[in-house]
Amino acid sequence: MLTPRDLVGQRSETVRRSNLSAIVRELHLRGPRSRSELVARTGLTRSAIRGLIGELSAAGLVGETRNEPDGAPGRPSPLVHPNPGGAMVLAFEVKVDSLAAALVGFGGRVQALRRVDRPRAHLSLDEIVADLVALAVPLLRRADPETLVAVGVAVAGIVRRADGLVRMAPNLGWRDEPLGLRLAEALDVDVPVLVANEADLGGLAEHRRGAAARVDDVVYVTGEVGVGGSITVGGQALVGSAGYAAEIGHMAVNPSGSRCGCGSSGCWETEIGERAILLRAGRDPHGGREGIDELVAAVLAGEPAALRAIEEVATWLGIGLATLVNIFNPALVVLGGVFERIHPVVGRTVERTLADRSLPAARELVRIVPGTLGENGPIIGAAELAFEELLHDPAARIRPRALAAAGA
Amino acid sequence: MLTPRDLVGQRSETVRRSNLSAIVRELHLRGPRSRSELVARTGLTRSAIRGLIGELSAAGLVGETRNEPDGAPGRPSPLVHPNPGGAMVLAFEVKVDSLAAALVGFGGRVQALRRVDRPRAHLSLDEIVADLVALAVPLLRRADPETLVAVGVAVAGIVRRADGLVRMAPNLGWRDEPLGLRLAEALDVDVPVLVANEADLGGLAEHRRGAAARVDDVVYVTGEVGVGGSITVGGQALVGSAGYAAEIGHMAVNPSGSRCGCGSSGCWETEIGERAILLRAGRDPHGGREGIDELVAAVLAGEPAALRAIEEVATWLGIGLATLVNIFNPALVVLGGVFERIHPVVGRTVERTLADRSLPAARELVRIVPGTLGENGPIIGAAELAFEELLHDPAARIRPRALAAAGA
DNA sequence: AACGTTTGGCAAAGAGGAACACAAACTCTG
DNA sequence: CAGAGTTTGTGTTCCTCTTTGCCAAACGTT
Repeated sequence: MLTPRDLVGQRSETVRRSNLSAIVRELHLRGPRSRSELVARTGLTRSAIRGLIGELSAAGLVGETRNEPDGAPGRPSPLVHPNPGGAMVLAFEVKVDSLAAALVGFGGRVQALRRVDRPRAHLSLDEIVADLVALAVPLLRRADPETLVAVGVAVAGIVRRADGLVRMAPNLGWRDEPLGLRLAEALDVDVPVLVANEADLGGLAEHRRGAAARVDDVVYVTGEVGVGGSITVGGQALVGSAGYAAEIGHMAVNPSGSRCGCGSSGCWETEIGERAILLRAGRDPHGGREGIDELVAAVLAGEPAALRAIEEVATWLGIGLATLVNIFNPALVVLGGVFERIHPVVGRTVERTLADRSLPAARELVRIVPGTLGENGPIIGAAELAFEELLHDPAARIRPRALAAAGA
Repeated sequence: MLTPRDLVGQRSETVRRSNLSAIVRELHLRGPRSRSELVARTGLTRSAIRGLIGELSAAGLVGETRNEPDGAPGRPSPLVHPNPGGAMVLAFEVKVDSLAAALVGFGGRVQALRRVDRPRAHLSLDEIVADLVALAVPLLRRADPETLVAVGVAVAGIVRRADGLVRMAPNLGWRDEPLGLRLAEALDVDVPVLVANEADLGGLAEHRRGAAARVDDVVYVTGEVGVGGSITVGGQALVGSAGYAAEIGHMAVNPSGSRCGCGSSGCWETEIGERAILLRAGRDPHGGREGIDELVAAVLAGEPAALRAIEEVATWLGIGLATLVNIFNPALVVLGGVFERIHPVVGRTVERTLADRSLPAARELVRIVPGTLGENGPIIGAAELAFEELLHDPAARIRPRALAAAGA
């Protein structure tokens, strides 16, 4: 069946939508821009930009301020800036040991963020949803319901994007739980609720607001207990035919490696996951974040066993990255989660291993950097996912409002 | 710097181009279509389609024929069919042991194909170019020079797409040879000469005309001596930041494996390349295509050593495919080259290994099939690469011609 | 033969950006 | 400090392309 998205024809209405989308996206992702910069960026004329900005301004999405003269000749172009109150999203994060909610305004400003620890016990979907709603209520009071664009949710599990069904989340003890639908009911809001995997969203966040901003070909590797990632190809996240792509933690890197939870063996995850790292160093595999921090400290202190262990981890990290670099030829590799934290002590070995094991052409321009968003990456990514609803078709959001205003 | 391609604004001219492109692409890839099917496919109105078809028809790109009544009520919609003589491309293939040239018409019809064997010796760029031109001359006599759209070239090596520089082609003994530029000079034609890697083009060909037609997420694995591939993500070939992506032959699958020509060790290529296959079976590693055919025959005859060897190969093939399936979640895996030929004897084991080693969600809907284009895959892909020049912006090709006609 | 259905043909309308002329706001120069 | 040069906002008109609406043509059904 053909859905409207499959229709390849362009109409004049499509043109307007696409141009509004380009401007809104530019402002959201890169911050305030002068009108003339928007002209240069889009290739449209000043007149056209003027009309589009006028529409966005009338809808309250953007404001214009006088731009200070910058020393160049000519009339200064006013600065168009995103209005955080003009559109907002609600973002959630469901982790094994904490829940969080955030209110984020257009332009990416985090208006408020609340995080609560929770026991590492398995809780039912209904209990989690109730906790999330309780977290969100005070945030929602700060926002005009009219401006709410969508709700984004990051969850540590495999998710069917279409309806927010969590197909499998071993650490939460969930299987086929309809998180998206339940949360939509419980919040009682009239906007889409979009659920996605936390690793995917961490990568999206780094691409939008972090270490990979403005880079279009990125491999993002993250992990705590499991190892996951997100791959940006030409500026778009790799999703695959059914949305389950980028499961890089289960690349087969070591045929003689140990058993993996996924049923295979020698997966990357079994070599570089948090437990593997701690085990190699002879530490408690359930040491978690503190265990890793202690290990890094031990490495920096020069403790031999820790050094040996971290070298092994770095080598396996480099081997896996070599595969990914050969496959994707990215411009940037971003290390998140546990790898962000161990980056200072593995960076050099990872780069050397990569140089030894990847093709010269593929690795020529690649850089390896730690993420910059830390713990809040996934929830920021959830907010960005929700903002896609606005960025993809701003007209759909602002036209109805304009009509309502005209009718009143 | 901003090039015109980076300009994100849409104009009415863009709309026309995009709509013409959609129709031309549909006809080229899927063959004749009735006007009403094009209406349904594009979402445009009958009037708009009429105007667009009219323009294409005036340019000689398409023709219309009366459509036979199909039993449904209503006036029959005429069939719009691509006119092979309306636009043509020249395609070349440079292999270690043969050269080929083909003339292909709009719609994908191969008008003529000539292939000549050549010694496995290293020849200079100039010699190869001269041979290619000699092959092409009789073909070019059959085509109106006005209708030539572009020239495509498939070559077994790493290629910089921008200018057709062959950066490295070990089997040809080439390094940084400007194949694209030289061929353009020697042919003395006024159209772009586009050079690409033969594995990339083999994948493109299967995606356009072969086993992967109309599938948008595909992993294509091919190889003779080396192992390469091409990955289609959302209908687009994966190219990476500098164009060197999809070097899947150099995935690290066995860190304790043997040395690879790339400098690393335990690459997929060292486990499943043609030489590895023959070596495992205790045969001459330089046995080439005949060696493989004999091995397959031995397997079918039940010869134990051959059976053992092929099982090992199938297992390693499955291990690498599991990694690719976990990363890309494709709808289809296509085996080309040597893997196309051994598919009958490895298929079952590959599928079992894949089932054991990939994530259930990622492999859920994937099928593994042999390619259908055989030896001619790469040259067909080269033709399709050249046709992109037409498909991307038909207006640029037909408007000048229309203007010239009006001026005369 | 009459009717419903689907489609092509054509003219008029509508939407949206481009082009152009002019005014405004800045820098630079003498 | 005045005037020239430059860049940009404003407003009007024009152009391109698609849509809308009406009619006729070509098919099947009753």
